[in-house]
Amino acid sequence: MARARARSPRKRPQQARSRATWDAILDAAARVLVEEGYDRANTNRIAEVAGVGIGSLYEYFPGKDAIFTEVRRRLSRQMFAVVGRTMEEVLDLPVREAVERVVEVLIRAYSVDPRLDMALKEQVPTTALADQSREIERGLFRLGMEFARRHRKELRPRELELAVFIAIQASASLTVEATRLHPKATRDGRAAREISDLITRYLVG
Amino acid sequence: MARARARSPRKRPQQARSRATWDAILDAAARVLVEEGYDRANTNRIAEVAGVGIGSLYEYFPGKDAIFTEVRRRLSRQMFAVVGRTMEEVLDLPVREAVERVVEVLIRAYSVDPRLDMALKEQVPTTALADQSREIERGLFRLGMEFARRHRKELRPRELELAVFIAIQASASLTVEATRLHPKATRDGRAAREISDLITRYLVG
Amino acid sequence: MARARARSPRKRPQQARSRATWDAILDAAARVLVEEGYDRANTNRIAEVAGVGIGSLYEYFPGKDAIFTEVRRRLSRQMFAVVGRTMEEVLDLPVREAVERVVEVLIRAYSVDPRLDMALKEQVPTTALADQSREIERGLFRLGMEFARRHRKELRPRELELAVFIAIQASASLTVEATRLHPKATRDGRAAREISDLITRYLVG
Amino acid sequence: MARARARSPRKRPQQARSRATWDAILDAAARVLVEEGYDRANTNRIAEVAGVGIGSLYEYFPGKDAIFTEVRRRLSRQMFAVVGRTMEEVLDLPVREAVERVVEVLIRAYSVDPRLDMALKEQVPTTALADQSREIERGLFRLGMEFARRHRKELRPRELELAVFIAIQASASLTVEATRLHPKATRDGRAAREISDLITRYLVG
DNA sequence: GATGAATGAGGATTCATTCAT
DNA sequence: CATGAATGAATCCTCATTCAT
Repeated sequence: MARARARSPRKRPQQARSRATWDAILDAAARVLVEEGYDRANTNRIAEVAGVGIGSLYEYFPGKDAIFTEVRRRLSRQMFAVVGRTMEEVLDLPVREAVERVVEVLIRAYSVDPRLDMALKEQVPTTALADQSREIERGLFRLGMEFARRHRKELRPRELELAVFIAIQASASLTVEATRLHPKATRDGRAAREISDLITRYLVG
Repeated sequence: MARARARSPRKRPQQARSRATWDAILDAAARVLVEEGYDRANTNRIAEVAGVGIGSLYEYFPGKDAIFTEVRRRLSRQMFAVVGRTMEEVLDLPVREAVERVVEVLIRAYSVDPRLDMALKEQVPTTALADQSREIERGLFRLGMEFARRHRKELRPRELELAVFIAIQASASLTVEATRLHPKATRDGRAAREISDLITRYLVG
Repeated sequence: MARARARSPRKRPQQARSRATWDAILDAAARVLVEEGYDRANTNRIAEVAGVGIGSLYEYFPGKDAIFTEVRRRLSRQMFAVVGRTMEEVLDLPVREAVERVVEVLIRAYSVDPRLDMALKEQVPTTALADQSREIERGLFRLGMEFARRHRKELRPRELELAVFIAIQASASLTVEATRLHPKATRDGRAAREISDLITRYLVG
Repeated sequence: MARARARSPRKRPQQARSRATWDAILDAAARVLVEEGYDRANTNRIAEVAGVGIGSLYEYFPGKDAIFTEVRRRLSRQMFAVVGRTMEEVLDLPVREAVERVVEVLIRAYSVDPRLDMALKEQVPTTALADQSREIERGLFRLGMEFARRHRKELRPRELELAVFIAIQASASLTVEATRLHPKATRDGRAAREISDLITRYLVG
């Protein structure tokens, strides 16, 4: 088994045709992972599903890890794109309202591709992922701290850093688990309401 | 790579001699996983570290998955042993006090072997784990519901089931992440205090 | 895989109890071979089916080959016991009558355990059988030659040795194949009649 | 030991390069079987003798059984190619002449590779061979029946089917055994003469 | 660039056999 | 004598990766 190979792509595609191949490979990797599992997600199978020669796959990616690192990065980016914008718009809203909008958008972000997200978390060893996995949480944390600084006076907890950590972690984790285990409550907004409640009561007392 | 083999042990040991072999294998698997990673945790290496012939390993386990399933089960059992007792003692305490004691004990439970727990979560595909991973959460949820029923009048949220789900998930997830990312705040009790606060404010309003 | 081990039993049992164990092992080997195939007929399985510890199996037989060699020997002996007697009774009968009785008895001999015979021929490598496989044919040939010498004048073929070889081989092979492929014609005597005809017409012209 | 794998090749080669690999594997399997025995004929050894990577072997064949099934098929095809043509040329010849020519050609067919044929019969479990072994006999039987129908009036036996079965089985079996046990009589034509005699006398009375 | 045949290190697994109890 | 836990050599097989075309 290959070990400690590079985890970044060999070259990012510039032209349209390459771009299509590149995407086909990532799409195939995601599909195989979700539908057949990480075990069966070998490079030959990925190339086959992508409709691309195995040689071409290695033209674009130095190895298996790099592919899944990129799959993770792409999904995280999509998810964060949804969230990041809202987080910024929300920086000056009152706490309750801000929390509500953030929780809503977290749920929406998570629903970009929950099965892929879950498969990446559950099946792909984090060691193969070049530290992509915590990226969103880190981004959220930074924005959360900014929010906390601006609203310091309205906030009950004294230790902002710990409080933000707790608020972010709880929101993120509850979003994921609610989507998976309480899909109905998630769809009809009850989950969002409860989560917002949890966070707001904690933050403002 | 092993594929779709059985995930339960071939035979559980009865006599002292086999018991020692059995334990040596599980200990070795845990150690190799934590210290060298799941990739390197092949059956040959595990047997070697266990000081046991590879044949003996297969005497007891049909394959790699079965070993890690058992490692997970053993750790979960140890963790739940710590928590379960407290949960029962706490069923009739006032909410604030109960939550405090539960969060404390969760942190203690989690510290049975955080590195192993993390390695199991991050590196071992859940597909290889025969559904052991969520066992604790399920157990906690059951006890949480019992608590909720007994304290219904003191509790603010209307939908008990959803509320318990949120309280349990938030506690469990925050415990894990606090231990990992804020070890100091975890050791000196600040993390426990904040988490308890989060949950209590949510539950009692 | 063990190679070139002894093919004769370690010791033949004298007392009743050992005798029972010995037989149980051979019976089990035969059963497993017929029902599950040579591949699955490993020593552990044989011991298990025999209801005997694997250690005991090795008390009686030096290895796997020795077991199947003995199974073959036992069956051949049983088959030959049926045939040999008749062959001797027949030495002075007229050719046609002698051939008829021999063919009949060959069919009867073969029906001692056709499935085991077939399994031994088809699945057990002759290399594992210490030359037991051709024993019957050789015994038959010797008796056939004796018959030929006594009836030399009635026989058409000049080269007795070749003729006897042909008569024996044809009878033996046709017996086996008829039993397998034409069971009905074998049971109602048509097969026997045709085979006898073939041989007699060849021998006496 | 391989168990119950597929017995048909993964993919048959199209291009010249693959064709060479494919053939090299089958040739090597045949050689190793004859020279070293089925036991030693493991996939690694076959690949080594073929001068091919073990991976390439598995590119074309799912396992050992499939290889030997193909070896058997190839040899049977070669043998039948020799026989089939003659059988058809002979359909309208007089019985005696036809039988003579068929027996001759059977002996010739069998001499394509007697050692390989024997090794396949004696050492390779038929269970590993996907029913190739009886193919020739079946083909011969069909042609024999056609012959019998055209010559019905000249034939003595009433039950054509049984008679053809006997004639074919006896010829085939005697051919094989004569080649092995009486090589001299086989080479100088005595064996052929005696076998033809046996069959002719039976068929025409 | 694209391809896919070829590779072989690495890892899983079996099973004949031993030997301490 | 009987037992069965333990052993490890032998074998099977996959899959990440290369490279000639």
